[in-house]
Amino acid sequence: MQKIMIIEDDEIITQELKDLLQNNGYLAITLTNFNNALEEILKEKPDLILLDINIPYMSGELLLQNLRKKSNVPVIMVTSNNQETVEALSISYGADDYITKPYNPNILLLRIMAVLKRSNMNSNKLIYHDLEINLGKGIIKKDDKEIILTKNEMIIFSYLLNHQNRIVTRDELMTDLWNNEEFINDNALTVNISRLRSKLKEIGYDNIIETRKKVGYILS
Amino acid sequence: MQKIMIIEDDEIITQELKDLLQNNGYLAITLTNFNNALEEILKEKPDLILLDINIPYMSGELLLQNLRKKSNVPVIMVTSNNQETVEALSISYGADDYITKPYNPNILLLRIMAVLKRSNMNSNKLIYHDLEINLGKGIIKKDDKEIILTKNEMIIFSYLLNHQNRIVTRDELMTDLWNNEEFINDNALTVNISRLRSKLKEIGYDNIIETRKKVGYILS
DNA sequence: GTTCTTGGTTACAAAAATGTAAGGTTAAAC
DNA sequence: GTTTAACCTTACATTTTTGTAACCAAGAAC
Repeated sequence: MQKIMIIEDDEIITQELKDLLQNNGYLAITLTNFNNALEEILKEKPDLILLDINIPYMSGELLLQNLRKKSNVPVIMVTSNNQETVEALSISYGADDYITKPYNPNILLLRIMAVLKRSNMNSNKLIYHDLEINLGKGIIKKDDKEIILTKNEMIIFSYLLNHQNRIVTRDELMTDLWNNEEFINDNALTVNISRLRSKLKEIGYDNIIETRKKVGYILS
Repeated sequence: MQKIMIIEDDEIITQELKDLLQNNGYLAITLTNFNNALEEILKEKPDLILLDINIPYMSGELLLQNLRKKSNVPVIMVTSNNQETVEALSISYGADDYITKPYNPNILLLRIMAVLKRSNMNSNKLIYHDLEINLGKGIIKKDDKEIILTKNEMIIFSYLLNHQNRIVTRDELMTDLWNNEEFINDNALTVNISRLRSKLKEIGYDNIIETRKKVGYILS
């Protein structure tokens, strides 16, 4: 279930929104002012934020601007209809979409779905058992622990993950790593595997890469 | 249309296989012996290989072993029914699946589909317009040209790609790169963008990252 | 126009990644 | 058991990546 945070000062609208979201399968939490808004967001880690731009004492843009220094959570701006340059303002400071009041509930839901979908699609994350893998950043997360793989380590680990059901030969890994451009010491692969193993050990995956002598490696 | 190479010495079986594949929407090419098999494979770049293990003068295993030093193309081994330790042999040397003769055409087709699907899913490749992006390796290919991005460059480029429809603020990119762990010179981002731009220029993407002064960047 | 802020470029030094070499360990073959 | 080949580990040097600093360019504000 995905968590949506509503940041809105009008109690009636807040309740309306909350009902709408909960009736459609979302977990809705609310915030009626900007006191500690940043802290609340970082603590609650919502999957999406509906942010009213007109809350007194602090502009939505400023909050968004500060938020973007800490988090990339998707944000949909909610604005008054008469507000000018709404698009420019909201999109400029890092909002993912915007909607004007009064809004059509169905359209709002569609926008939310679209933003959430894009956010999930674009996270570039791969899940393998209890590991969350970010290929581009080389980050492997397990629960609260994480390791950072270098490019070579990531290439090896990806290859093993992608051929889990069988033994992977050293030749295959060499090809994947260096494409046989020039001769590279056979041992370079061994060293890279060794480095990968010791990092995986840090997050509790000891012996996950098994050696099959004279044949290759296999993920267990 | 996906190209499948059949490596088989029995002419009747070859023809049968070819018909079967062509009738099911594949482009089938054949090779009846191992003369220059490696060269042919590297030239034709098939999406999958059906390899008969019993061709005279050279064992299928040896070919596969040599092939794996050059290419990671998926291979399905075709073997005689009476052959022992077929699984161990074929899977050991880097085959993705195997099937025994006489085979059921429908099962063979299913196996082919499964291997191709896994191969595509696992390529870890992302397509954007005419760019082929390998996140883990940091390789961006355009036609015959390619550039290799460093981790930071890849992070920035991915982020821009994933938010194509709007302006991305510098704060967002800073968060994505360094997660505000410690203070990092604002200029570090500028420098990384500059490096990314000059690499993209090499493959003909000049000015693809537009600066919106005081606001951020946008992919054009 | 001039000034000033923002972003860009280049060069450089620090840090990280990576291949190599030397010696160690393990397990298969005999 | 002994030998040997295959793989592992550690340390080190080279190369690559990366942040910083100094200076440059462009465009917004006046």
